[in-house]
Amino acid sequence: MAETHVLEPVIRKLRMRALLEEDDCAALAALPCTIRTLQPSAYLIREGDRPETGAFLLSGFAFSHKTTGEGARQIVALHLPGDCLDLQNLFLRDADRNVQMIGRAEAAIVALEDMRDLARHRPAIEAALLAESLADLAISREWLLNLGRRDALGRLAHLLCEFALRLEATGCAEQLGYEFPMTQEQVADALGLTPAHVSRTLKALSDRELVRREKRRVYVPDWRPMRGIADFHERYLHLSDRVGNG
Amino acid sequence: MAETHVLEPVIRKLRMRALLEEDDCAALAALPCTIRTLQPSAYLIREGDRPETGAFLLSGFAFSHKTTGEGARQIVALHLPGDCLDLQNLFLRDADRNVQMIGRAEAAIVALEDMRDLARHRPAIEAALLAESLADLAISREWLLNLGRRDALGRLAHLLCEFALRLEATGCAEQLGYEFPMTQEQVADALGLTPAHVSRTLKALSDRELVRREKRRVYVPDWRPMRGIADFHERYLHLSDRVGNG
DNA sequence: CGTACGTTTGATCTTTCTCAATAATGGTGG
DNA sequence: CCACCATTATTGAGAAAGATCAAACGTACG
Repeated sequence: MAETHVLEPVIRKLRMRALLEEDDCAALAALPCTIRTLQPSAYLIREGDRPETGAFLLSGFAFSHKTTGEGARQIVALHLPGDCLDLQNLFLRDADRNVQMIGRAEAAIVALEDMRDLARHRPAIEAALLAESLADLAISREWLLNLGRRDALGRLAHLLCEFALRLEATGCAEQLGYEFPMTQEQVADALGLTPAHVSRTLKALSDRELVRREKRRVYVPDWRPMRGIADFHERYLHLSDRVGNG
Repeated sequence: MAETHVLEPVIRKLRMRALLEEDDCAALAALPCTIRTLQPSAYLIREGDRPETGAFLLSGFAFSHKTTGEGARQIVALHLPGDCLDLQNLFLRDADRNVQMIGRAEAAIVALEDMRDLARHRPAIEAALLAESLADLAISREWLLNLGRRDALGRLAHLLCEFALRLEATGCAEQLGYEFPMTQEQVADALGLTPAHVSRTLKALSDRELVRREKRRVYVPDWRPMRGIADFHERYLHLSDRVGNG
């Protein structure tokens, strides 16, 4: 460990999920990878691809999305620094979703074959990857609840709560407010709403003084009423309930 | 292998996901487990539990659901024979969803500690579990698209297509129609609709002669128009695109 | 300093919900 | 085998959340 490595945010995240020994971390750090800077809106993966490489997000934000035959878009996941962007294609050949950057971002590109070798020879790392994908699954279940059973105000408030907490967990969070990188159109696509309605709903939140907006930045003076409206309970994020493994 | 084992449907499913050697399968088959018969509506896992055991569904159907603070329910996953019902709690302590039976069902109950040991010592099995959870994630992404961006008719048609295909993949499917085990209330909770609207939407499908209904059974004379309405593309089910591992 | 992109706002329309009443179904005990 | 009861499904009328379409307004960046 000692000095920081480019994959440090990734290793830290995986260590939250499973007990990794020093040599596991060293093996991760030794993974051949190339750093790639991605422009805003750049695609990393497209639906139908059969990628031979995977990626870890080092800085910036990204999202996964799918589209219907009529062209409607649904954002199905948000990715923060430290996230794995490619676990899917480790063991399933065909990509079934697009992965696209939000702002400018950096990613570490690794060969899937190397990742598979690593997983095969280091059960603790494979366990961490499994735990990570189980945590992603838990988030997507909560999103299903959000889309299926909450109204626009609740959905938006929930997204804001989740983003803030995940940001905090990565150590990127600030005091009162935080940079919220998504456009309203992207928010709409994440929440199953139209941009027009997101604008109105955001206005409803600021009218109630639950958020203050300045430029692209969002301030939440008090999270309690926000969590109330969002019906937000952080258990599903599994931020500190690692289990087993040693 | 040779003679059939109680876990045979599970082993067959995992073999679709990763290359398991004979001794991997033998190790799976040797897993101490007890068979439990579950009554209709019985809960296997409740939100907030910290289970020490997991389960494989041997026969019958189940679903996972979550509820909002106001009591609205959202079904976030369907489970068919051969599915793992517990992967989540292998590495994440707290259950964040309920798992409930649909009709009468049988499950094999295993100690999570045994599963973790098995995973630790058999990378191929751990890989299969990882692949299985990635496939579950792919399904839940498609459900997000369904809830967020398709109308009631499309959602219902999509559910019918998915259920039929997954049933077929387990080898439980029949010729023309199949036993659709969910009540309309459960369908409503899976699709983010109300039971009343599910009834109307189902009527719309039968009026167009896309489905024929007899008792609880559903017949689909021709899947093509159904898939059209559903905007159904099976890639996300990853029924035959295993990769890597050997 | 202009142009593309993102946001706000209004008027109107649709889908789906809500509430409620009725009908069918299925399972159970007599 | 039948009668009963609980569960599930159907249908209607009215209400509401959010969509759609369109225009105007900001803002950021080349």
